[in-house]
Amino acid sequence: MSLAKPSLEMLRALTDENVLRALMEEGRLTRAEIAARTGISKPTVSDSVRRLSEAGLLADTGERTTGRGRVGTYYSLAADTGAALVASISPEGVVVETVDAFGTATARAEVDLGRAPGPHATAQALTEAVGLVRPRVHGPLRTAVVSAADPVDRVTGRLVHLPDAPFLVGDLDPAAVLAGVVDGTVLVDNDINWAARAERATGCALGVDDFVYVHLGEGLGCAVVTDAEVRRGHHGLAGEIAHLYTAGPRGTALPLIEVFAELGLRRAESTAIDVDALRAAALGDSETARRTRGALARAVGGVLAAAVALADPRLIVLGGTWGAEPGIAEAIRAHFAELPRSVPVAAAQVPEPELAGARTRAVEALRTAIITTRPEPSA
Amino acid sequence: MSLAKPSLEMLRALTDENVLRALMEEGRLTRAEIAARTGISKPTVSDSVRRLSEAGLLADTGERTTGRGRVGTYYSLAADTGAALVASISPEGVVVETVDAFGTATARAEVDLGRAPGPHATAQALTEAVGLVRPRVHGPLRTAVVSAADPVDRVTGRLVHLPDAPFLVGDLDPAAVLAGVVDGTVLVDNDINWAARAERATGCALGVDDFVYVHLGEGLGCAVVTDAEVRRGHHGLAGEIAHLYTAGPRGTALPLIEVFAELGLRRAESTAIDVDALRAAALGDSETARRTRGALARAVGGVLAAAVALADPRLIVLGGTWGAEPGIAEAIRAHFAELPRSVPVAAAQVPEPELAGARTRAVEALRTAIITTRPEPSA
DNA sequence: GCCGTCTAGTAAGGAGTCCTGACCAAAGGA
DNA sequence: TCCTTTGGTCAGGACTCCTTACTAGACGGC
Repeated sequence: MSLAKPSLEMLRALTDENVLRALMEEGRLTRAEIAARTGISKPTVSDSVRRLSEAGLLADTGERTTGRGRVGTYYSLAADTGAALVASISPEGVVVETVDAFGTATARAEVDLGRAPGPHATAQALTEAVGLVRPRVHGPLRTAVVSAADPVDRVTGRLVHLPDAPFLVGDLDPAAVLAGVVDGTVLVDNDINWAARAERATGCALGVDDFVYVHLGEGLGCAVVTDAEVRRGHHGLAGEIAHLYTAGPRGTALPLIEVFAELGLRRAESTAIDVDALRAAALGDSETARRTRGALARAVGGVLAAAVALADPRLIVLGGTWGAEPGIAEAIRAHFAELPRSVPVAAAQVPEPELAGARTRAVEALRTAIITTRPEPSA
Repeated sequence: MSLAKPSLEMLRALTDENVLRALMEEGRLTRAEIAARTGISKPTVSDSVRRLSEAGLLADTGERTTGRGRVGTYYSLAADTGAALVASISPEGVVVETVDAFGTATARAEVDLGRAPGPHATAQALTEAVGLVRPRVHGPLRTAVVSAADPVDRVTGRLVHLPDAPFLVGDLDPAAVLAGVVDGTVLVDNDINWAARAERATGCALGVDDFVYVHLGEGLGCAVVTDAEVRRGHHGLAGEIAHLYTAGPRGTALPLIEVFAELGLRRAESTAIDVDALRAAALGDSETARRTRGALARAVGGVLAAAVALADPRLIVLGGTWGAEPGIAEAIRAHFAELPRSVPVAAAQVPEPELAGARTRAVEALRTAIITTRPEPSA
C-alpha cells in the first residue's frame, strides 16, 4: 500500500469532489449554499464551480433565489453527465432501468420471457429492454449494474452453474451483452446479494453491519454481510447453501437441496424448488402441513445455525417467495429460537429488492465515474 | 460519510506521514533518500524533516553516508517515540513482548501458570510479565494488542464463555489489567483470529484474501478471512464452531463438540478436548486408529463444507495442536477432497502464530499512533 | 597532490491553493 | 426612500509544493 503523494492538484481535486458531491445530494445549490454545506470558503467554491462549468460538468440551471438579499444563481450537474444502467435478470424476464446521478430513475422497461426462458432468449430480452430505455436518456451510459438470479463468478461476471443447484437463467455473460451500449464497467452480482444490500439500505436490516440474508424461493441462497459489506468470497460463491448439510425430515444429515427432494417439493427434471407445491403442502392447519412446516424449519434452522456459528450476525433476514411467507417464516423463527446462540429473525420488506440494491450501487458507481473524469475544458 | 475538507494543513500532514512511513519501513534514511523513495521533492522533504525533528519525532542518528559525493545525514525515528505491548494469554501462561515502530521486538517475558490456571492467576501473571518488560523499553507504551485463548467480545474486549465450549482462560478483562501501564487503546482478539492473520502475512496463506483457518486443539474454532480481513461478526464470535452440526461417528447429525464426547476424547469435567488421548487414539496404523481418524475427518469435513458454502474461501488452513498433525491433517484433506466444491487444504506453518499476528497489528497500531500525534514543537 | 566528478543539501523564485476581510450588487422590508 | 440582508467578487496574504540553480564536500583518477 503506497501512500498518496501530496500535491496541490490533489487538493484541488478534493475541492471539486466536495462541490460535486454536495450537488449530487442536493440537486441544485447556489455557490453560497455549497460553501455553507461543505465548509469551504466562498471564493474557493466559486473557483471550483467555474472550473467544473468550463469542464462541462456543471451548469447554471437558470433558476434564481428569491427572498431578501442579492439573487443567487442555482447550479446543478449538467444534463449530459450521463446515466447508469440497472438490470435485473431472472428466468421470468428482464427489468431494465436507467438512473441519473441524483438517484432518480429516468426510464424503465420490462421484457417478460413467459414460456421461453433460457440464456439466449434472456440475452435477447436484455438487448431489447436496453434498446427501449436508451433513447430516453441523455448523455452516455457510464456504468451498468446487473442483478442475476444465478451465482455469479466474481472475476468474470459470468453466470455459473453449481452442482446440485438449479441453473435458473443459464449460461450468460451480461457484460458481453451490454458491452456495446455501456461505456464503463459492468458490475454483475447475484440477486440475493443485491437484495441484502437493499434491506441494509432501506429495509428491515437498516444500518445493521452484520447480518445474514437467507433467500428461499425456487433457488436457495444467502448473503453474508459483515462489517457493512456483502462478502462474496474468492469466486463470488459465498452463500451458495444448496449443498450445505443440515437436518433432513427423518433426522438424518442431508444437503439442504436434498431435503426438498425427500419432501417431493422439487420440480420435475430440475433441482429447482416447486414453490406452488411447497405452499400447498406447508400452509394451512392440517397435520401434514404442520409436519411439513416442521421439516422445513428444521432444515432451514440447520443452515441458520451454521451461519450464526461462522458469521455471528446480529440479525437474520428471511426473504424469497416462500421464505418471507408469514406462516413458514414463523415456523422457522419459532424453531430457531429454541436453538442455543439464537439471533433475531426478521422478514424482508423491500419491494423489488434485487433492483433496489443494484440501483443504489449504480448511483454510487455513476457518481464516482463523474467525479473521476476530469476532462480538459470543453469551451 | 462526510468527505474530508481540503486544506493546506492536510497536505502538510500527508507529507509528514509519507516521511514517517518511509523511515518506519527503512529504519534510517537521508533526506535525499526519502525524497527518492516518496517522490516528494528534496526541499519539501527537508522542510518536513525539520518540522518533525523540532516536534521530537525524528532525530539525526549521528551516522553519515560514505562514498562519493557530499556526506548525507541519516535520520531515524527518535528513541522515545514509544513502543507497543503484545500479549498472548492462554491457560498455560502468558507471553508478553514489546515492539518498536520498526517491528523489532525489544523485550520479552514469559510467565507460566503450570498447575494454577484461572482468570485471577492469569491476570496476575500478565501484570508480572508486563512489569518484567516495562523497564526495558524507552518512552511510553502507546498501545497494546492482546491475544486470548477464549472468545472475545468485540465491543468490550472481555473474554466470553459460550455454552458447550470450554472456557480455557476464564473471565478476564485484559484491557482493565493493562489500563495502568498502557497509554492508548488496548485491542483484544481471539488467538485463532491472530493466527489466521499471521498465516496471511507470512505463512501458508500468504497474500490470500479469502480463506478459512480452522483451529483444532483443546478448543475448536475457526477464523474467516474475506476480502483480506478477519471478519469478527457482530459480537466478535464469528468462527465459534463448537456447536455447529456435523456428521457424528454413527452417521447422525451432532454438534461438533459432541463428536468428541461420543469418541471419549474430552477431558473429565470439561468440554475441552483431551489432545493427548486424541493423539493416542487417532495416530498409528491400527484399525481403530484408522476408524478414529475417519470419524474425525468426517466431523471436520462437515465444518469445512459449511465454511465453503458460506464463505467461499480460496484455501483452508488447518492449525492447532492436532489439526496440523500430519497424520490427522492428511485424513481430513483426503476426506474433504471427495466432497463437491472442495478447496485446497494447507497446514499452518507460522510458529507462535497468535503472537506473530498480534505483533504485526501492534506495529501498525503503534505507527498510526505516532503519525496521528502531532504535538507542538518541544524545542 | 590536484582536479574533475558525483551527491546531499540549500537558496531563491514561482505557481498554485486556500483563506480572511472588505466590498459590491440587488432585492425585500420598514 | 433607506436600511437590512444575502450572494458573489476582489484584493491581499499565508502557506505548500515544485523547479532550477547553486554550494559543500568527499572520492577517484591521473
